[in-house]
Amino acid sequence: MKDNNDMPGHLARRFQQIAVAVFLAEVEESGFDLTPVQYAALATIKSNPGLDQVTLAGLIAYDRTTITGVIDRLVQKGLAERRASSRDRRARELEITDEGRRTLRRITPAVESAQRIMLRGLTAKEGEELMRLLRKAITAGNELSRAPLRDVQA
Amino acid sequence: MKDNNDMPGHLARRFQQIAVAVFLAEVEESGFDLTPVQYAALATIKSNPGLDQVTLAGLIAYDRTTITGVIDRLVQKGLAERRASSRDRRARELEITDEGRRTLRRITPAVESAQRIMLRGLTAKEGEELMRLLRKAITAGNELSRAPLRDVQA
DNA sequence: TACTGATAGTCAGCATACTGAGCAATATCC
DNA sequence: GGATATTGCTCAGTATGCTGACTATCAGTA
Repeated sequence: MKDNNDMPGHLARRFQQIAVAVFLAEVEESGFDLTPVQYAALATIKSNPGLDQVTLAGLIAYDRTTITGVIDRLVQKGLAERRASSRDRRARELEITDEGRRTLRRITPAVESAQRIMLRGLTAKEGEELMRLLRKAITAGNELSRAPLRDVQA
Repeated sequence: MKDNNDMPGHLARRFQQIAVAVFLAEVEESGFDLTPVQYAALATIKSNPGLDQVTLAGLIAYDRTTITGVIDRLVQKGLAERRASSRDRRARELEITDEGRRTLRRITPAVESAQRIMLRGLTAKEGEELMRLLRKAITAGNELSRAPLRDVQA
């Protein structure tokens, strides 16, 4: 019987569990109420104004059915807007609001602090190595989840 | 603006996403219907017969409110039993059923295969190093989530 | 023994994530 | 041009995970 600590799946779940807790704690301490997923979506909308939901999903590897609810909540908080696209009437164009921009700017220190805290047991070199290995494993496994990462197609 | 790929939090979420997808695919292919969480709970019940839910939660770092539903589903599938404890009438003693034991035995190859697949982009040495670094980061961050890992107290 | 605090479990509510189905609109092919 | 396939989005249903609150019980103490 293998120990949990020899199972990459268990370690993945545990590390992610801690990462989310740290993120939420840091963000809340800085006076905001934004989940990791909402943050990633908002930052990506800001960098790619007017993108549609499927493209957004591909850029951050979410399932498209998950995106719907995430955008709902960003819109409800006044951080993003969802408009019908003029080119394709099926699609919705996403835009960040001024309030969203302000929130992103003011929340950044907390987000960066969270990334440091979740690696606090590792040396700088080990942290880099962990990220390198995760990137490598993720690249190899990209197509195995329903929501693979997708580049923007020009 | 940092790239997602430089954020350990994003990498953690993505790796975990792939890990779960691989686990479910392997298990389903072998003819079973068990989630990673249910598997971990069942395996831990088998190794610690008669343990209560809080102890189980501590051993695999779940929140105690999550455990309730997980056990519900294991019981409903006939893989585990929940009995009132004789020593403490608040507590429930958990036992694995014969059917649960059979399932665990027959599902093990799929589980092990899944662990290999989620590391398939890495060399054996890199896989070991990834697990070492994850264990180290997790140990340092253990107390930061609501559901820290807890040893059995004698 | 009565009071106080801690503990085991559950529940309601919310936010990811996924499967599978469906609708509307666009693309493609004959 | 019209049938067919594909695509963008949404929805219903299920399963983690969490917060916070509540009940029942237990443990320690005045």
